[in-house]
Amino acid sequence: LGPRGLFPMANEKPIESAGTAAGGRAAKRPFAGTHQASIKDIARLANVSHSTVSRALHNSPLVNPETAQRIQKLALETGYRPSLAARSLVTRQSQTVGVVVTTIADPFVSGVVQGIEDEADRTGYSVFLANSNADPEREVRVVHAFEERRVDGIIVTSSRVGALYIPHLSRMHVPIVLLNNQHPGEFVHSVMIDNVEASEEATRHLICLGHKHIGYIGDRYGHQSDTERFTGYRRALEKAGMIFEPELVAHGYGRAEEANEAVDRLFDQTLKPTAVFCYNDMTALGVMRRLRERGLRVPADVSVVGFDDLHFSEYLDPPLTTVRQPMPLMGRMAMETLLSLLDGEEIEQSRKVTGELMVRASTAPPKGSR
Amino acid sequence: LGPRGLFPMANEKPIESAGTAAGGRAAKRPFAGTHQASIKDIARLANVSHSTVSRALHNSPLVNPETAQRIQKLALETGYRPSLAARSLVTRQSQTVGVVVTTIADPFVSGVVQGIEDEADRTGYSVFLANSNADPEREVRVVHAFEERRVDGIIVTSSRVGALYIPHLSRMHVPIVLLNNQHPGEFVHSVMIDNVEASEEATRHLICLGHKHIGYIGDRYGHQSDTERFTGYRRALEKAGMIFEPELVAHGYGRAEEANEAVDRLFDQTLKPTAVFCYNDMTALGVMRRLRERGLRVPADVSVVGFDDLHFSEYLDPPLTTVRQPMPLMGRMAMETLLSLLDGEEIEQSRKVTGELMVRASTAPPKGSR
DNA sequence: CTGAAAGCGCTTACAG
DNA sequence: CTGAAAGCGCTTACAG
Repeated sequence: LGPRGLFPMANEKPIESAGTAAGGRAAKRPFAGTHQASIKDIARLANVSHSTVSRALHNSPLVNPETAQRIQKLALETGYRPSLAARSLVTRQSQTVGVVVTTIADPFVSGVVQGIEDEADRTGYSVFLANSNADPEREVRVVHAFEERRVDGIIVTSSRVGALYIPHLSRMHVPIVLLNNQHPGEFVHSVMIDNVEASEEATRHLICLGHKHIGYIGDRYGHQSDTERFTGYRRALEKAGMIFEPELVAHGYGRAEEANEAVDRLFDQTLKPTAVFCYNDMTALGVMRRLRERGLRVPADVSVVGFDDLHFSEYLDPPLTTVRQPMPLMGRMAMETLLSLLDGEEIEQSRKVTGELMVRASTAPPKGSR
Repeated sequence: LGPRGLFPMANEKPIESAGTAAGGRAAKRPFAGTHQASIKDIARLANVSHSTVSRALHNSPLVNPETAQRIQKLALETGYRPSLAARSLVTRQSQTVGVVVTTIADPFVSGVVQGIEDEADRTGYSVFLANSNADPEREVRVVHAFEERRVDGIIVTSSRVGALYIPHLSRMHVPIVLLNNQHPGEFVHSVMIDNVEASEEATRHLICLGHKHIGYIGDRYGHQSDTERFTGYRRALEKAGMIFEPELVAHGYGRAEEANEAVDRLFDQTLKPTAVFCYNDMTALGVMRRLRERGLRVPADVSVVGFDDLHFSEYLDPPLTTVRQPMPLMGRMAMETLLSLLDGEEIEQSRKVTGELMVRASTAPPKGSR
């Protein structure tokens, strides 16, 4: 192990910049000069010790009300802002959480982060956000960065590369909450939507409309939400006494661009579905476009159901029938769970929210059903 | 001023929680016990001073290679992670930036944040994210929180409530970069798209198709991007020698739900547009739906152009002609600008990117034009 | 009610 | 090459 390679991913850059780049930077940094007032400056101005200033600023009863008032006035005038970094060094709490996401540009993810943010704002926490881009190396790097920032807790959404860094996480010193995690069972605390139940309902909706051949277009294999949604789909068929036809299952990988192949496979064969249940709305979006390109009308020829209810889904032509996920609620719940863990409270390991089927115009009875 | 109300917004909660809630919390915090190894622990194990450990971990030439190696091995084994909070106390740099957004659930915003994130990851910075929800009070609160976290710089995207807290910002001790700011001229550094140019091009596209009556559906009045896009629209008309018809202008407030009224106004009057240029894609989405509801076909009866090129726009029926904003690029540029400022480099105050007109099927020549 | 002291985890001149 | 010392900005027993 050379002297260079010791802290492989997370550290190399920070350490380097602290040593060289940042060292040089400090010298000519125009903003470094602007002195931020400290507790000492106020102490000097108020002619008291900095201990007293600290107490006064916390409204401690241990300080003479008049002195306190004088100090607080000074603090206001000088634009004093306490350094939370310094405080957290002694309190050992940073009032900070880390959120790692695959990509913030995913509308599901940003809806969730919105909820986390709201709850954090309400409770006085700040949130670090980091994209992993589903890159395991980068995911490890951001988790390390969070450790070094001494976050009080971590929320990981839609982790798909869990296997690699799960050992890291479990060795960590802070509580972790997984949201919509794709690798089940490894962790104690998670927030998820009840995929099975919601998918069963969505599929049942198609069955009730009279569809006999219902396709499923899923995500990559082996991810929990795909597996669960698929399970719900099969369960609905089973309960309705319909047989499961494996050739009606295809995989679109969760993105609009990747739906073409799935649609082609499903509709090039003899046994064609009259309805498809899609893993998510982005897939449904791609599916609907491909169906149009193939000259099939939705819902006249094919009914389409999505999952998520993204902001644009009700504006599509036709408006998309889909399962609404309460993203902000899920984010808030994840944050609440984290806060409970920080408070040492007992809390259920796995919290589930229920989706809501939004029936819109992309689903209808199959042709010739009346 | 009572002892309670001194630090009105930003501070009340943090201070309170440090005093009471958090104090109680620390006691029963299950995770507080797990000791994170410090430089001292390693020093003890390695039988050297903590100064030496610090040097070894930075690959300082001032330490015996063998000692250094021993120390680094120990650091690895103990899972040591340096505390950046402690380091930043002395280096006076936190390697941290704050990003304030109106709402992360806006796809334009999340695209930008994606770019900021990428650049931050590349350069060893961590990013604090905070939503303002376009609430001035909350915006001030998050800026204060950033100050207390001693961020090295701040990026503010799409600020709409600038007026209120701009005095705060300008008194701050860190550089600020505005992205797509809605209140021009107050600040030194900003990254924006060239709205005028892009809108002119979009409008020219409609003119070239033969449209004589082109509507504009804008955002709220007084916001810079609306003003600029409107300017581009007018400029295109002017250059083409067409007269500007004020009754063809309406406001949709930038969201899909709010487009109905605008569409109704434009199409209930005698002079109806045969094409509309919309402030953004969300507006266009709502406009297209409303047109469908009114029995008008796009583009046969009305051509529609958007702005942004959100991820769903090319999947719409018809695919939307729109101006692509390079969101991640803009985010990266904002971050680069910030880093340059931190390095004390000279940098142009206002950087503009150019949009790209994506011509798709939502635009066509007007009816009866041939 | 107040201040001096110790300490949180680091970095970095200064003196050997 | 190494360690002791000072200090970053705070908090908090401890002693008055």
